[in-house]
Amino acid sequence: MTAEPEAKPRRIRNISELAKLAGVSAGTVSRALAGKELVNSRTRERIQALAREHGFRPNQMASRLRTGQTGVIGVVIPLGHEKKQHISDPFFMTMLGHLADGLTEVGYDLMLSRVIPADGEDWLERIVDSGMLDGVVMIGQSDQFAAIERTAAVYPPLVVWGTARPGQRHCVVGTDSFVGGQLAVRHLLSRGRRRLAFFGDTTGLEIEQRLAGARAALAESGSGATLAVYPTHLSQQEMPGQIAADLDRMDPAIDGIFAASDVIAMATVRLLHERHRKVPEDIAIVGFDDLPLATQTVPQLTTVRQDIAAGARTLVANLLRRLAGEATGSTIMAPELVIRESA
Amino acid sequence: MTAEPEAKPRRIRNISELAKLAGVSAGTVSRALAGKELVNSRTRERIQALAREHGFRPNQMASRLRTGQTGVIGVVIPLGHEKKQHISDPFFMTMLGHLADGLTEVGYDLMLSRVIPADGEDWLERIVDSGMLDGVVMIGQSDQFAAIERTAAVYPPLVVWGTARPGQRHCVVGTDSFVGGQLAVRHLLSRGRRRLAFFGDTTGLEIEQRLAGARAALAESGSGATLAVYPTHLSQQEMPGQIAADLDRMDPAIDGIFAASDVIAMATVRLLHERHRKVPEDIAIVGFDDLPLATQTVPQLTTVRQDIAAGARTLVANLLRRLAGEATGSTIMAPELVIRESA
DNA sequence: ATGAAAGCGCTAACAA
DNA sequence: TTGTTAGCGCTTTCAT
Repeated sequence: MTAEPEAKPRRIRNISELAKLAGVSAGTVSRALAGKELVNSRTRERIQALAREHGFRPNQMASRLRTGQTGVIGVVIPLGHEKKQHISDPFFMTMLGHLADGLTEVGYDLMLSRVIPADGEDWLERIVDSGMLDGVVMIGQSDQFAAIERTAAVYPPLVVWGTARPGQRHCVVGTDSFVGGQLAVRHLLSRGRRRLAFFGDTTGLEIEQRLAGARAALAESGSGATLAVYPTHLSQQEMPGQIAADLDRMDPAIDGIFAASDVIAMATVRLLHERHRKVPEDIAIVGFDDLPLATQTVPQLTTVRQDIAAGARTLVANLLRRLAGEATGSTIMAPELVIRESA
Repeated sequence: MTAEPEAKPRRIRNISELAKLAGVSAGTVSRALAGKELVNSRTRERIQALAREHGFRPNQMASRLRTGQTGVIGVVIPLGHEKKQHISDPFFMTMLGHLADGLTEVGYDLMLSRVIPADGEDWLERIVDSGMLDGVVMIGQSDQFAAIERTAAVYPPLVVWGTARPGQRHCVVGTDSFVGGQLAVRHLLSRGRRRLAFFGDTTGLEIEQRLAGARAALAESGSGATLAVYPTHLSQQEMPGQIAADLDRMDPAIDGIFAASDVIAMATVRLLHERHRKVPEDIAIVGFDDLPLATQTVPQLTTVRQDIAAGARTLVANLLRRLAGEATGSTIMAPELVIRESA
């Protein structure tokens, strides 16, 4: 083995080695590489050229320790009540994608934490003062409301996707789940459906409120319609089997389903198809979220839209303001019924 | 406003403050908090209790700078030839989920980089020697083969999901795309289809090889079947419109489609349904990937399966070995045809 | 079993 | 415009 063709003098390990090579002090190199104006433009370019030539880049860890700014935002997905729920849940991922877009645009890196809070009481505290993060955005509250409140009280740069409770302190952005639930059920009723079912696990706050809205719509209608509730696992493995079982044992008179998410709705549509029950003719289905996949199913999903992109933008905007020391309130967005083919 | 009920003495900012409080030296606190044996078990517990009581946790940034270990793995998704492709592409996300599972299990954090290589020539170098990462896994090669090779030559802890080229140096794990393409087309032919179309953008290596396999299967069959090629955008926004256009202008005699991904296949199935063309009766469709959603469509997708979970496990395993200084070869997994309903 | 001291690589006040 | 110096908060010899 011979040496590499482009055998460079030898690897530069840090700023002072480069400084020695350039015949200046470490401070000057630091300033030059940071593109500061205080350094002679000739020297600056010479140093930058030297750095490029040697493939040298300053160690971020050191720089960040020194400046106290990490440039990293933690994105945490709490899997509190659903251990099996995979991080690849389409909703999480859609949100994560938008957050990545927004955060990288303003120069932050993302650190991903997939957390199972059962691991310990202080999971959020541990993340928050690891010293590695400038701020944190949580996707979902799961059943960790108390833990979030506790941390938010002492850690301002924390924003959460989810639902607001009266008197809460942490900055949340989300969709009005209660209204969303109302929208869904009102639509089902307007389609003449009277024997309804709700598919969703109400352990989490959001879905609990979707159900509450559904019930309210039912009550206000005075139609005498009924609503049977079936908790549905969020895990991609368990879900289809469980829905199948629910479908098989449930009252055959059921003619409308409000699914707590598009993922549930989609699986339900397919399972119904397998059972030769037509959607929406035999059973109408309304989903929730309006994920991209809602338009890709056959039939396309009628669903309650959450504007995930706007939500991500608001989360990022709020986080930035909090990073800058401002206060921010919560934002609850209005859901919107999108009528397609399934109901 | 009065003080908090549990007004703690006052916040401990670092190890030496805690040391002072405990009446020991910083070194001892460091050892105690790290759970080292060298420190008297009584002192250790006392210090740990004190830390807990004050909610103190050592600064990771400092610790990592000092030890030279960052404990974070960069996961990068290069969006080379498809600027509009969103990070929320289901394949990426499924892979990312599995990587997150595997990496967090062995104690690493994930740092997410969504990269558009056009941003600069040295994008990978910049990531790799930011000093923030112990290693890097790339999901996909995009059109960045050269950049990857260049970096891999000097940075061992790099593993890549993708495809192998003869003589390549970087550690890749992936599925044999060529064989996958063969499988798909052979199946279509065995179903009596003779006028085939390929939907996929061949700018990336993997899809190019899927097409090559498809062509090889065609040639070996001697059936006189034909294959029309339609490049398909990977972006979630562009894709449906483009497929629709392709569907409308393509030879009506086409009776079989090999879609380069399940996402493409799924969109195609729906668009065909809209056009009252039955799948598989009128047109058979074979997808690629076997994403979870492949089983959720109507009809369920016949597809070429890549074992994404196994791939993620192998990526992680290889990365760990490389982190430990070992060498690793590449792994090309055999694809498997999964016959469901669409073909 | 513990303390003292020397840095990890960088940045920023302060001087010159 | 540049150099010097003092840390950021932690870990880890080395000495005791």
